[in-house]
Amino acid sequence: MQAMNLPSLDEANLAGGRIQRSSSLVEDVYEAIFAQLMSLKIAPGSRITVDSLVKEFNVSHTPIREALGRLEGEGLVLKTHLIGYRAAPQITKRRFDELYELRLLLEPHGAAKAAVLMDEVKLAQLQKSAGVMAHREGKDERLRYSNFARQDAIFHDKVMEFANNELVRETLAHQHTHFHIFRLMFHSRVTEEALDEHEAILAALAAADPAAAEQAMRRHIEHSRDRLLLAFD
Amino acid sequence: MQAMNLPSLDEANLAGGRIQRSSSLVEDVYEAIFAQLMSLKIAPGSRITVDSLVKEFNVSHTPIREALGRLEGEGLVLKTHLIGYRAAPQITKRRFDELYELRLLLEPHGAAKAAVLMDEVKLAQLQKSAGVMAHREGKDERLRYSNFARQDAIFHDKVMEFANNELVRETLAHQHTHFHIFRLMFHSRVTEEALDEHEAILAALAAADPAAAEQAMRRHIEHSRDRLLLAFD
DNA sequence: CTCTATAAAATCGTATAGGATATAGGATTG
DNA sequence: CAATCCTATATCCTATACGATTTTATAGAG
Repeated sequence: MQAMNLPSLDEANLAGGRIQRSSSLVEDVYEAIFAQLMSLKIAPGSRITVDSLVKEFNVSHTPIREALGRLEGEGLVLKTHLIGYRAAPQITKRRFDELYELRLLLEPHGAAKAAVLMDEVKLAQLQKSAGVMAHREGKDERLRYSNFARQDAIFHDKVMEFANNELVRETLAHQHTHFHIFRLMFHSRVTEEALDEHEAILAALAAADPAAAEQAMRRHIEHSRDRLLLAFD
Repeated sequence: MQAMNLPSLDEANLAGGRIQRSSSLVEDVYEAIFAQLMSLKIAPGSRITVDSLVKEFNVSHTPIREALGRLEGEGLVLKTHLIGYRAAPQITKRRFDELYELRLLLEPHGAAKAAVLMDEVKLAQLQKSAGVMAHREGKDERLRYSNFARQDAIFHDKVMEFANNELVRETLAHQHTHFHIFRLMFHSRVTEEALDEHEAILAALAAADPAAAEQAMRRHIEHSRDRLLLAFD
């Protein structure tokens, strides 16, 4: 007898060809808190009490404390003994400058490496990620910016993926979580410039020109910095 | 196996003349596990059961789970649902290469910046950290290497401190924990070369010569890489 | 208004129990 | 003999209750 209606193994346990265990409560709680941080539902610097999360998620203290510990390790929440947890504070001007210095040290170099290693398949992926063809128009300013921020993150991550240094990529991705929160706080206007700059990077990569790619990426990041610098007035 | 050595109140509350909250149990447990990872008492890849830590430290599950969560967030331990925690695996050749690529992107640049900002006071601190005057002689090879590794870490961290980018410094410090474990695993021989290279960096910094400092740091890191590369044979 | 003392609330940690799952080793079957 | 199944134990995961300590809020005195 065949054709039984059980969930196929492929769907249930396979993802990308690998088996994966069903997620634990700790993991779910972690994801939930993370999402609230990234969406500003929990504001930077605001307190996060275990008890309130207990009520909100309807789970016990144990998985929440463990998840908060993990977020602390990642620097997204801070803990003070006998006071409790709170979301990491808003980024400072100094930190902002440091972040861009780091990006300028890593990303242009990554773009150059990616240019050397470029091929048809990768280029197609990048083009898709660049969001060039994405709807630049949009009524809802907020939604529009949110879309742009996501596209931008994906594009930069893709470039670093093709630069073939997973450690550097992870480092930038980690910093990006903080950066993302900062950008949302100031819901800075989407400028068409950023998308144009992405296109310039893309063109250099398509031409497999390392120097041009490095230069385009550097200019893009510098411009990005200058655009966001207005937030500190 | 005995109960953990809790810090006395004086030690816990006073540090550098400042009052700080007495540390929580979670913090103490975190430190204890961290120390065991850094000293290889817990080997890379080996399992870490909560119950065994409960017995060893004589504390309940709660603070241990929270501390392990934090270590997971920092990437020092991994967790698999219903399997448990284990120490992060040994570094791979690929990861090793990536780490040195990252260092070469950040540290020479940092050395150049530090050279520009150098002054008498900082220079004195660096000289102390460089371990130049440190006993190069030593009977116990293992202890000798351990001393060198610590000196090396402090020196590099100091340079980055004076480079005035806390974010980059933290990034490198974070990676250093993994690197430290790797080095200890292969208890690679201390070479006098490394200390000579430190002196070269120091000389360039003393001369406040950015280009020379950058060059000296680059050569030092490249040589360090080549020396450790032997571990992958 | 400021300071202090008391009360309320929150955090931290302990202890414990029960359900779920993994792993190893033995029993069963072919 | 080999492969499969089954069972026992260890471990993980979560929930819950409780006490101790500290913070925070409140109210009263100077």
